Amino acid sequence: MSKTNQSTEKQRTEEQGTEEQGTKKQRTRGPSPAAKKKPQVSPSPERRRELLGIAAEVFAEQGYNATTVRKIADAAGMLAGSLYYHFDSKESMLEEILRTFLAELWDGYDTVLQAGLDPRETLEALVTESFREIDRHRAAVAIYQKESRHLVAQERFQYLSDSQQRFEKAWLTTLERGVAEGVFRDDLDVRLAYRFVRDTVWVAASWYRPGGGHSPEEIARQYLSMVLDGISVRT
Amino acid sequence: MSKTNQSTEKQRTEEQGTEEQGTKKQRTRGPSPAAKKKPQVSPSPERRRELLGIAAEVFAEQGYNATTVRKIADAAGMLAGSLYYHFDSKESMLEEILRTFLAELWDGYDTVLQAGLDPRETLEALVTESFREIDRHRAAVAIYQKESRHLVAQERFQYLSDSQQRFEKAWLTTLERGVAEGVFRDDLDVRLAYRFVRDTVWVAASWYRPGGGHSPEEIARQYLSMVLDGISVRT
Amino acid sequence: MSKTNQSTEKQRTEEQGTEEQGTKKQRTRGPSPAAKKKPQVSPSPERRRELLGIAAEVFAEQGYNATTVRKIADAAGMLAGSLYYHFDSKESMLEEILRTFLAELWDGYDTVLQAGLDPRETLEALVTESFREIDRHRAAVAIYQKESRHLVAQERFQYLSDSQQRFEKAWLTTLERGVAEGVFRDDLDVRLAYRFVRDTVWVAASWYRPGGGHSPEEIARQYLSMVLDGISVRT
Amino acid sequence: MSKTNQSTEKQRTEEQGTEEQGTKKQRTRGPSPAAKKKPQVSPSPERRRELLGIAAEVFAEQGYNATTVRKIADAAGMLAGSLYYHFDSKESMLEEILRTFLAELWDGYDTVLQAGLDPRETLEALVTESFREIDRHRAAVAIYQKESRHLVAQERFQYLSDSQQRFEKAWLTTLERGVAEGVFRDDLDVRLAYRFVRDTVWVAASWYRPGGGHSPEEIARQYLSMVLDGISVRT
DNA sequence: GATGAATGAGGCTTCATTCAT
DNA sequence: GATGAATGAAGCCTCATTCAT
Repeated sequence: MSKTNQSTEKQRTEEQGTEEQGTKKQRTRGPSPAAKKKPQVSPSPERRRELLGIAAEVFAEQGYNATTVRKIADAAGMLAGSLYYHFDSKESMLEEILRTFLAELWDGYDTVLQAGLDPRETLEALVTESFREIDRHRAAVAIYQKESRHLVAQERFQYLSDSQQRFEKAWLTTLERGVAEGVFRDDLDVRLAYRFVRDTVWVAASWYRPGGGHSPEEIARQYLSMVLDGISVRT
Repeated sequence: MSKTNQSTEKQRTEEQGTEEQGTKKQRTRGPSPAAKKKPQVSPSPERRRELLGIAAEVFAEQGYNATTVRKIADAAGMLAGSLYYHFDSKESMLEEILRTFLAELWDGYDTVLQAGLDPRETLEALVTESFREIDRHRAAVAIYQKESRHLVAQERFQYLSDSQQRFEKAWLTTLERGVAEGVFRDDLDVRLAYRFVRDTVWVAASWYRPGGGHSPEEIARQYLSMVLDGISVRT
Repeated sequence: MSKTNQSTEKQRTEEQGTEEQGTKKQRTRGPSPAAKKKPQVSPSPERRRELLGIAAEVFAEQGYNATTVRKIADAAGMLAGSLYYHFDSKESMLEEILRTFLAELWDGYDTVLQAGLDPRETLEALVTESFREIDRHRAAVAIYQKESRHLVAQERFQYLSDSQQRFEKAWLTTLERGVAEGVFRDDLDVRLAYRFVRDTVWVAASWYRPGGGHSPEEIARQYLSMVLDGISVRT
Repeated sequence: MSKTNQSTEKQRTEEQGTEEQGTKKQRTRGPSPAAKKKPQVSPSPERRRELLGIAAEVFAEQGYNATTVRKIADAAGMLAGSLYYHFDSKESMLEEILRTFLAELWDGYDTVLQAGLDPRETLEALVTESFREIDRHRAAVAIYQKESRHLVAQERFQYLSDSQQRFEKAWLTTLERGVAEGVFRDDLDVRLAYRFVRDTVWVAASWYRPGGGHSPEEIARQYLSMVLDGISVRT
């Protein structure tokens, strides 16, 4: 009995943690400091990226809401539950897809914006860069177009509004500079022109298919030609 | 058209409120061919139209999938089940909203197309008419933009593809005629130009709010100016 | 048409909510001010009570975690999903069961505590009242015993700790008064005695079956006899 | 033993983190009679005991159902799957924890019961022994208290009812002998007195923390004093 | 015309368990 | 002895829809 005594003596001090709880879910609350259970970043980043690519395709094709995790899993050749080894939730997949996309997008934009170009060059470079991003991240762009409006209200997708604001500022500044320097027409409603250019470019993601005859640069050139000079014959 | 105009006039102001977003599936069921027991058109057509207006706002705001029948019923001040006195299903509401919208849209377009205008006038008239439709049927347009891609696959929404084809034909013809007649640039990729104009106009439904400073005609004028002459200063 | 107009006029003010969101769940957060979707108090309170009674039995029998909503629904003769017409969640059933129980418990206790009894009478009355509550709310008491420790950490169950504190204070005060007035032994560790009495009484819920030979008052009398005078023969 | 000792020394600091609580089902499966492929007793019995100690703490803290295999593995610094090298199943861990505990408990009890003590001495010795077991096997006792009711229904946990019966018999016999010999009051409902003593003692496991001011012997002395002589002043 | 209550199917998520490496 | 990845079953919950009143 003394023997037993000793061995149990030990466990006594094994800290078990404190009186936390939660009779149920708790996710959807942003990255709570501790108490994580799921990977989030741990498992093989390659598989993760691969799965996100698949998920992005399905989201883009069917819309986020209409996409069931089962459809994603099917597309990935696994069972629905297995996705949860890699991701916290369907929503966190969406989040990561969009965040990754925006990060890369801003890489490109920042390079352009810091290049010291004049307004017209800047506009051309931004449009071209946008079509390149559509080419590279078609699915993410399509998702962004369809879902961002709904998502911005969630804390978790805060970065969407942040990005939108930076985006707007970059474009407005460019357009205003162009007007001031006399390269863009001064009878334009700049905000309207901003929306015009912005939407016109990004909506292209809804019909663009990579490898479909036009390179992104070609499309950009044609769009720029229309946006800058119009479709009517110069008289 | 004036009559139509009045009745839609009303819905314009029905505030819908939130920008919510659910996360639910889509029960894409076969078109359940025959054997209906519920009205379909019987009860008061006014109430019907009223309810469809409400539904359209909610669909537009939240997306079709994310809109629960309950939300529509809430907005209409009734219980979810009660809607089924008026409509066969959630989907049939959607169907009727879009069908009604497209019918009115084509009323306008056909008038324009049969007016014997030259290509540039036709383009101007179509764009103006489009902005008027956005003004009148903002919700339906937004729904159309978001959902039509998914819906075309269903027999029940056959008329969507029909409309799309007529639409494309009308525009392409107009653009081609314009090129042939030397009023539009002949270095255009006509299909690309078609998409450019189409997207440029309809995407406006995503930000346009009736009564927001610009009349549809004003917006049309500005857009036409950009589309036809570009945003850069003529040199 | 004016009629139609009016009727829509009304709905306009039926608040549709604000910029809420949530691509998914959000419950489990205590009664968020607005944005409720589910009844919570609306539907027939009788059915509600009935279902809660059934749920309480199952929770008590199997433990909260081991109880599936399907089991509750089975016991109630309905389908699992149907429970959600009446309740927000499984957890909210638990919450309501315990809250209702504690409310009634404190009704009884407060009556006793405000009756101006001396310490011994108070102790006797509290114990008797406790056995009456066990008789009346056996299931709730059993649930309370098993689950409260886990639950206290959740905001939603805040009232459990509140109750525990009041409970402890009432008992400690009574015991201390008794010691001070010379009716309880002064060689007692009062906190230990408190736990002794408290647990001893409430654990009885684990074996007590109403209508099983002993009335709550009889059991109370016997327990009091043991607690007050011990089981050994007075010498 | 010194080796075992060291190795457990380590885990002591492996923080377990939160005290979370899930809401998951119990897969009460038939006892899966034969056809085992996994060890059962093969690998290092020390590691086994170590892991069982950790598991017991988690079970005790969170409840068996609410404890996921992952939580145990986390506490042990390994992955969930790895536990299956050591144990057949989560349930078999539980089973072994309880079986081990009961074996040791009966070691102690049998020593007392065979010591030829008189009823009062027997009662005192049993109570004291019980508090010692609580001290030594706090986690197992807590698990036993919470889970045994559900488990007795399973063949695999047959030994629980066996133990309960022996336990009841030992106590009833002791009490009856005491009454017969005039050391215990003869106006007691013996079964009620049995439950009283039993509950009174074991419930202490719910609040007792080793090393918390009172030694098990002290607590036993106080409890015995209350149980035997009551808390009221002898008049 | 509407309500209240329910159904049933399906969705997201969890988790014990397995197994190749 | 352990890891990483997956499986499959089950759990909670939602929602379009039905129907008696």
